[in-house]
This record gives sequence, structure tokens and C-alpha cells, in this order.
Amino acid sequence: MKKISIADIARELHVSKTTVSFILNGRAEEKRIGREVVERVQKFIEEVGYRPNPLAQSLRTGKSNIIALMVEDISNPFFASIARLIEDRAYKNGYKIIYCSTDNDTVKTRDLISMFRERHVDGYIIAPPEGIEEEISSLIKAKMPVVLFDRHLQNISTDLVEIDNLFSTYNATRHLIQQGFKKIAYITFSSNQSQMLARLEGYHKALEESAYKPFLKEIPFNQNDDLITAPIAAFLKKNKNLDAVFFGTNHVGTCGLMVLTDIGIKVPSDLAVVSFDDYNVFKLHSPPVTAIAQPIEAIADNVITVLLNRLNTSSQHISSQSIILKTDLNIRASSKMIKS
Amino acid sequence: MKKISIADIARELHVSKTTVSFILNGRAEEKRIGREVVERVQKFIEEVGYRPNPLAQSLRTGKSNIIALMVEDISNPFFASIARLIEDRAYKNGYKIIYCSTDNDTVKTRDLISMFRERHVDGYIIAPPEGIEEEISSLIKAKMPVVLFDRHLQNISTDLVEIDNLFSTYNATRHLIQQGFKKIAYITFSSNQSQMLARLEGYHKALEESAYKPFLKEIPFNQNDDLITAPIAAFLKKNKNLDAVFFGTNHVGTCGLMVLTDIGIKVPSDLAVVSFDDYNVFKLHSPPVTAIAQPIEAIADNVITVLLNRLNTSSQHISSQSIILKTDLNIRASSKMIKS
DNA sequence: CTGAAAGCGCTAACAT
DNA sequence: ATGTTAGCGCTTTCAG
Repeated sequence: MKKISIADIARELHVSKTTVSFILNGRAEEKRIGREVVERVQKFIEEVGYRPNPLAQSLRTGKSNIIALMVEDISNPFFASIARLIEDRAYKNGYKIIYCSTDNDTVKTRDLISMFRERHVDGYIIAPPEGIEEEISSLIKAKMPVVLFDRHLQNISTDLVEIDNLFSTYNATRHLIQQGFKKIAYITFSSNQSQMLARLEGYHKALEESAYKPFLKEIPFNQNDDLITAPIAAFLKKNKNLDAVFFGTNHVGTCGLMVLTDIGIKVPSDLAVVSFDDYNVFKLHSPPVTAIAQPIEAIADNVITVLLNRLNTSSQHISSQSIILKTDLNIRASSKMIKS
Repeated sequence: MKKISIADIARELHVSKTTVSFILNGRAEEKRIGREVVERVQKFIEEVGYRPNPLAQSLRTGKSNIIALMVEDISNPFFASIARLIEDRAYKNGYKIIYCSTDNDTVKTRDLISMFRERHVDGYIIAPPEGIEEEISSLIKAKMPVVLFDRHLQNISTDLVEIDNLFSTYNATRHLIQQGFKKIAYITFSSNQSQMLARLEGYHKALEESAYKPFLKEIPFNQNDDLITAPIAAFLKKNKNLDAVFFGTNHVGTCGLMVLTDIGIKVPSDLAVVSFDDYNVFKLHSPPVTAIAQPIEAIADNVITVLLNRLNTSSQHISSQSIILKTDLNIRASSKMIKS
């Protein structure tokens, strides 16, 4: 049951390692290896269930057939779903995925990237935290395929898949305004990431058009629910006059709903609610929550397609492309003005 | 900017590769290498930022510092949360995680395992699908550390972290009975996995004690919501006389809630609801849904602790251990009998 | 105490 | 058309 190597095969079949290697890599014809030999080798390989050692292959070729997928938090349903879809497509194309959560932590992300480089991963899919520009540039300079998604970085030109954040929040805020809400708060993580800034801008833009006053609450980024609910609760208690609230991410939105339930605020009669990132919690909530749905499948699809393209063509001459996808505003009862 | 190797260092410093290697691996003392040499080498390594090539290390040593984590579906919040926690602990201990979703598909799982073996992963954490006994046995026979969790396999003795499924559903069903519900349905994925069987058994046991009739609906395992909601809807429409329903997993529970909302069944007045696997959706639902909360952190903690133990001690003499954790029944409004 | 050298399993340039 | 051989970068045995 010893592991069998290419040398064993060569010896057994009285051919050379090269011949076997060529046959293995489908270059038999190209190298004009005798059909009879090819068949003999293939049969033998089949019989003993030989599989090349990918480690040795990687060491030799510098390729690993591994794609690194770096997201903010793999337990966030948005990223988990995308990861799932990307994983499937990647496996089907002979690539494996290594994921990890960056926690939006620059240092951790830096470590992770350098680890991936050492392991010779073939490509990167990254939802980049702030301050990681240098490492990404260096990756690109080294001709590594890099696809950014969910957000972009200043002065980094590489393949990118994003949604139209500004329009999404603009549109949702307009919806609230059209429903007749006037004091609309926006609660979000404080962040300088591109998507967060764009979302905030969309909110501001819509308010400005109607000359409404913004009510903004920014919360330090955190995974811990308690550190999110507490500031939200404090903010809502301080601003009793609000008639609508817009949550900037699914996590903030979920925590926000907990707070509302907790302090007994009725939706939408006391306070209308809209959130970014649609998912089960919003759909099932009573009343169901109006939410901006990102096209998760399209994002995953585009990301992996672009990356596989780069990987296969190895044509570094294709200029990098930015794909901006549209979102859907799923209007539900939480944002309906109750006529009185 | 060329990648520097151990040979470069040796040449540059006029020492041998061996010496450098020993110093790198902290075996300088053991090998009585001159303190002056050690310092010179370490300083140089520091300066040029040398990092050993892990691929070459793996090829040579057969170790990869990679742990494979195989779950049913990484986008399921239960598994995503566990993955997240395991990932953190693993990174802190110098291990990387490769996850993948098995989809409960035996063939896919088999492929995945053989791929991991080729890549020389150091250990496995698996929520095993049915029919994978042979591969797991083979792994164990090859002295690979394997920790199973969430469910176990017949005749496989290896480290295991599970919850007390039978008692959990028994207890929750008892709760419904004590509330005064009599026609209690159990809706679940049809499956012969150990945890699913135990859950079903707990339900039956509680009913039998009270001599109540069971109402069982089993749905083929599937990720697609529509293929879950449809059978649930059909079942509920056919059995109008039920007064409570118990969902066997978070996914079934979530889909079940959608159906209830859809066809306008009031919870708990028309139908009480309990589900396995607590999470946001249940907490935030109106009314909040009574659910069995698995101790996610404890599961992750135990899994990784047990595995790291195996990895470090390399003592195959420690007999394998089964850890059975308790769950919490979070009683909420969805299972309260409305006095009339 | 240090160094030479043999591999781990594979690929590919270079013979033949 | 097929074989020889030199590495990829590292660890480790064995000699000095």
C-alpha cells in the first residue's frame, strides 16, 4: 500500500520518467509518443490508482491549483453564501479554495497574504480591508491574478466586482422619502471602505435633494453583537423623534431589529426600517423588512469567471475590468407609511 | 527581489545548508552550533526577510500545517459559525484551515478526502455524510488525526464531539406536551445520520410516554428552499388538526416559518413552533421561536483542542474520546399555550 | 561542531 | 520517439 511514484511506474513498465510524465500531462501526441506505450502506461496508472503528488508538482511548477478567498467574516451570511458559490465553481474547474476571515484587520490580512504567497496560491479573491493597498499592489506587480470584490481600493487597478452602492442607498432613501418619512436616520459601521462611503453618500444625496436633515450614527466595526446593540439602543433613545431608520449592513440591521424588539418600538408605525443586504432574517421578520438585496449569485459568478479567465489565458495584456452590478430593493411592510 | 533560498544564505555566510537548517528549526543548541554562527545567521535571515518555502518543507517532511474542515454546507449559519471559531483557533496555533462543503454527498466527500490526502493535510475535522465509513477508517488506519463532529458513524472509533440530540428533542417535546399541546408534528430531513436519528427518537420517546400519536414528515435533503417549503406546505395543509410542529434543523425551521407566514397560520395560537438549532431568525421572529441552541463555541473549542492535542503529542496511544455536550432549550413565545 | 550529499516526486531542457 | 539529468527548496543521515 506504499505510495507509488512516477519513478515506480517508469521502472515497472521499462519506460522513462519523462515518457510517463508527458503522458500524464496529455502531451503524448505533441511529443509523438507511441500509442502502444501510451495505452500501456494509462492502463497501469488506472490499475494501481496512481495520482501525481500535487506538492511535488507545485514545488516544481510554482502552480498550486489553489485560490485564496479572503472575506471579512466567513460567518456573515452574505460572505458565506458567496463563498459557497465560488467554492462550487472553483472545484468544478479543478481549483481548490482556501478561505479566511480578515476581520477587516490589516495586520491579520497582511500575514494571511504573505502566507498565501509562500504557498504559491494561483489567484486571489479578496474583499480588502483598508490599508492593504501595498500588499495588493505587490501581488499585482508579481503578476498574480487578483480579483477584488464588495469594495475597491484607491489607486489599485485590478479586476473588480462590485455593486452600485451609492445608487442602492440613494434609491432606498428616496423610497422612504416618497413614503412620507422625514426624519430618517442612517446607522452603520464607521468605516472608510469604499462601499461604506458610497452607501453613506447615497443616503446623504437623497436627503439633500429633499432638504432633509441627516441623522447619522456610526459604530466601530465589531463582530460582537453587544457592542453593536448598545450604541444603537443609546442612539435611538436619544433621538425619539425619528420616523425611519436605515441600517447600512445586514449585521447592523439584525442587531438593530433586536434593539427595536427589545425596547418595544413598533415597526413601521413608530419607526420605519430599511436595511442593506437582504436575507432570511429580514424576510421572516414581522413585519418583513425592506432590504437591498445584493445579487449574490451574480457576484460569485462574475468573480470566479473573471479569475478563471485570468488563470487560463495567462494573458496579462487584457486590461482589468470593473463589473458593477445592480441591486434589488425588496420593498416590504417595514417601510410602509401607515396612513392615519 | 528574487526569492531567497536556504542555499543562498549558506553561500552568502560561508556556512553549510545544514547549519542554516538546524538554526532555522531551533536545533542549534542540540547540535552545538557556535553561538556566534547562530547569531550571524539569524541576523541575516532577519535582514533579508527570509521565510522557508513551506511547499518544499511539506514535500520533505510530509507535514503541511493544514487542517481540512469538512462540513455539510458552509453557508449554513451553524456550520459557518463553527468554522469561524475553529479557523481562529487554528491560525493561532500555526495551522491553516481548508474548508469545504460536502452537501452530504458521499461521492463528493470521497473525492475531497482523497484530494486532501494527496496534499498531505495534517488532520481532519469532519461532519461526515452517510456511507463514508470506509474512507474515514482508512484515514484512521493511516494514523491521521480525525475528529468527527455533529454526528458519528457506526463502527468508527475516533475522537468525536457531539451534542445530546436524543435528550434535546425529548426535552423540547416534553416542553410542548407540558404546555398542553397534543398533536405535535415533527418535520425534518429524511436522513440516517446519527444526529437525525437520535433527534427523531427523542421526539418519539416523549410522545410515547404520553401515548400521543406522532405526525412525521420527512423531506429529502436539499439546499434549495423551494424543495423544502413545498412539501412542508403540502403536509400542513393536509394535517389541519395539528396544534404544534417541531422542526428538526435550522434550515427546515426557517423554511417552515416561511410557509407558516405564507399560508397565514398564527403562531402559537393556530400552531405552536419549536426548532432545532437556535439562531437570529428564531430570536427575531414574531413571535420569537423556541429553539434548541447548540453550544457552538464549546463545540468548536472541543473539536480544535482535541485535534491539536493529537497533532502535538503524536501519541497514538491515547484512546479516542467522545465528548457529548448539552444543549439549551431557549423557550420563547412560539411554544406557549394560549389559555382560552 | 560543521559539511557533503541523498533524497521527497515531479517537470522539462537537452540529449540520443 | 524516448531517455538522462538537473533542479524546485528543504531536511537529515552520515562523515569528518
